[in-house]
Amino acid sequence: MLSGQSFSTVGASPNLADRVAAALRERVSGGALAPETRLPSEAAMSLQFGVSRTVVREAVSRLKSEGLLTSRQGSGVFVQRDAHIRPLRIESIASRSEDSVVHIVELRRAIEAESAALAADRRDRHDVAAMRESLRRLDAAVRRGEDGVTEDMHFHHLIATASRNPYFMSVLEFLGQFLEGATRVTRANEARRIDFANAVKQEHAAVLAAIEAGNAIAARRAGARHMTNAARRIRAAGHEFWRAEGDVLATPIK
Amino acid sequence: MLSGQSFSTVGASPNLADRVAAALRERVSGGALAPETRLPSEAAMSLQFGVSRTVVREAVSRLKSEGLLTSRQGSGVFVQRDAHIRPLRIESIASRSEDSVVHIVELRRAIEAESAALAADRRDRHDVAAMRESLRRLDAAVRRGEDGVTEDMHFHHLIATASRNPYFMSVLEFLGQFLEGATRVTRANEARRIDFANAVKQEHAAVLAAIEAGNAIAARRAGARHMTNAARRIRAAGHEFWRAEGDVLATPIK
DNA sequence: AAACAAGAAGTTGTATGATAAGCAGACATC
DNA sequence: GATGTCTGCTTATCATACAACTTCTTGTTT
Repeated sequence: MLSGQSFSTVGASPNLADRVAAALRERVSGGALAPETRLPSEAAMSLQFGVSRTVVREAVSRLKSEGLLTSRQGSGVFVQRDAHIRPLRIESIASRSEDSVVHIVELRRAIEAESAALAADRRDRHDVAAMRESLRRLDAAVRRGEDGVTEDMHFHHLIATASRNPYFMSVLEFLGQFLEGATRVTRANEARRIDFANAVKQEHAAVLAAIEAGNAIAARRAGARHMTNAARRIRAAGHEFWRAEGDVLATPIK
Repeated sequence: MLSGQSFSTVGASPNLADRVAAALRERVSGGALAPETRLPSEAAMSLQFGVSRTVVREAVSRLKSEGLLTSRQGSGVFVQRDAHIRPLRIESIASRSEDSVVHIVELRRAIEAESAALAADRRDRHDVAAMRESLRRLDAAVRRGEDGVTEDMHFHHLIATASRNPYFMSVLEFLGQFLEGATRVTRANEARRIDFANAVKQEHAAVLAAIEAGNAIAARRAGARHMTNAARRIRAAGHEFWRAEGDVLATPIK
């Protein structure tokens, strides 16, 4: 982390506000400016950076929206207490490529497996009943000829809930944003082929059974296997969107 | 989550830029403005909202930093393709409680285990050499009496790199924000007790050995076990910060 | 008619100056 | 000592102007 003494001489970035924001962000995140500290006045900073006050204000505005700074009219701009926590952001540009989809599935497999394991250890009767009901609805939807994507996601959401770990829910929801379209394609494909639909049904049942039995190890394995097979089915679908040349998931579960 | 219908009647928001930003955000996220669409010019918006162009610019600037908009000089402001993707955000307030720390560790265990498994399958000579070097430095740091937290995190970063899945790196980095202080406490504690230090060293070696051998299953197990034991050591430390009454990680790996 | 170059209009980026609103300490008054 | 006012500084907002860039138009050339 090169602390910059030469901010005024950088000079080769797209726009000034970005550069000033980056400079301030570095000073804040880097610890050069302690929390609760007051920054120099906008006028002083505009002088120091050699830019107009407009630019300084835009930079500060961004850092405010990022939660690093707060400003109080008449008083000044201050560094926030918990300034350094930054949200996780994944560019969806990359998520369209087949490689990225595979990567996301790999990540999801990690989450789903552990989520199922924890659920097996912490579920109560109510959780199990809800899951059973969810699978019943999924089955009914499939019988009606629907893709059942909503019901499918709901089932996995219930598992995350039963894990009693809110972060698993958050992460799964986050990943779901990238997999919404993919899941739709997957399930549409699975619905078309009876053997696929049956396999999915069986895998779901295996996960539920392990969770209900309180067998964390089996639940982890079933959850992971479900994702592995889902990836395999996606590949087998041969949809032009999914041209995955290599092994989708190279590491077997057992 | 009480949804507020009375946003327009609140009227007493802190500043104009916030309100304009909120209005734009709603139109973008709500789908009223499709991706790739061009927004009205800043002048037009300033007229439409009844505020100055400065305020509009600040609002747009925030949404740009949030990834919802992009602006091209001379052309206009556009809605980004992935404007509807919401970032994963974890409130840092909650992360101070012991429960939350345990939850984060559970999440990290899922990631670390799978990351190690993938690394075992995809690593090359260079990866292994880097990991070995990293462990050597960690060992040296411990010998010098340091906590070695930097070296420890570097080792896990290398594993994520070897997994060839950028998302594992991102997620791990994201979680690291919440674990930085925790890791410091952990390692400080581990450094004090020779048996702990040895255990950590042995666990790291096991992970590396499995990755080097290309044994994904063993790597997954070693990675998970390392995290499980880390949690156990944290608990055993008895630090007032870590009063975990129940089982930290209830599900054994094997 | 088609290709190309110059230009005109519109848009964002940046600068400057001015006014309003809020804050904090100095200062005088009671 | 308590209180109210004043003054200077800060952020918030506005207005205007110009620079840099893009895009479309238009006129010219081939």
